[in-house]
Amino acid sequence: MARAATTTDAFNAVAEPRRREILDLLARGERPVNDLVALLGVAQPQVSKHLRVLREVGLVDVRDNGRQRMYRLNGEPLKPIHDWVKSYERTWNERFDALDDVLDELKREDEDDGENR
Amino acid sequence: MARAATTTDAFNAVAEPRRREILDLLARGERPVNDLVALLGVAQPQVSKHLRVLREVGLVDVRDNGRQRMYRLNGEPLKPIHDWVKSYERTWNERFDALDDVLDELKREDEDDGENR
DNA sequence: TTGACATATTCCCATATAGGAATATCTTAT
DNA sequence: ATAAGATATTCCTATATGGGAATATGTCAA
Repeated sequence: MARAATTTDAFNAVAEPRRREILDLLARGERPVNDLVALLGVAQPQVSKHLRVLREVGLVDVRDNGRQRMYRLNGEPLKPIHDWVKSYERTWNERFDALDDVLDELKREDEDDGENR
Repeated sequence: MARAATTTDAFNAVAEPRRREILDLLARGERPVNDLVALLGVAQPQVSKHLRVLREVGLVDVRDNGRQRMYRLNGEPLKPIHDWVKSYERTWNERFDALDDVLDELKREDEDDGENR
């Protein structure tokens, strides 16, 4: 088997930095394709292709406006990424260390409790 | 150009679900390869290959222990993912809507203030 | 030393890019 | 109708998979 398609899920779609940039721009508000082309400095066809991937995973919605197509962010498909990565926050954030210590302490007391019965 | 290598960064490494599973297992503590093989139900060579990718992006560390190699999680490379996706939390979390309303309200009052001077 | 155990690497293959270039499609203005 | 503008699609190519199978490497045990 080959690598999963970029359109498989948000994880794959967002692995491409250019697509993250596009989402970052759209986070500021709805925009037509040419705006993105100008802001990104990327050829128009590539932008359209990236937008297609983002559309297929539901990260952007489109609306027709005359000859322009207005793209709008839809962050919801990012939630699984957020949920997954969130549980790892403690591994790099020292702020959790203190909490971990407390929890370990409680756990130890609990075990002592049990052994004393 | 082709798609970026899976070893380019954590975004790409973690786009593969099996690698996320491996990290999830290692989050419970250090483990030798064969443990992961058994727990994942995946052929050993594939596990070793996934571990190599994870090692190359720094998501796991290895330690030799006799004929086993103990793998340990290192979550730090996930921080950029967390940081990036965190800013989108408000787009799906309604809990932020109330906050947004408050901020809009404050902003409006501020603007009114300015115009009254 | 030899064999068993644990892990890593290599080879093969079907598949999917991402970007560049060219072109097609759709809409509005004249 | 025709041209111009905005966007999407197609074709091409180099590259990188992920899994399966076979094999190599490294280490301990008898």
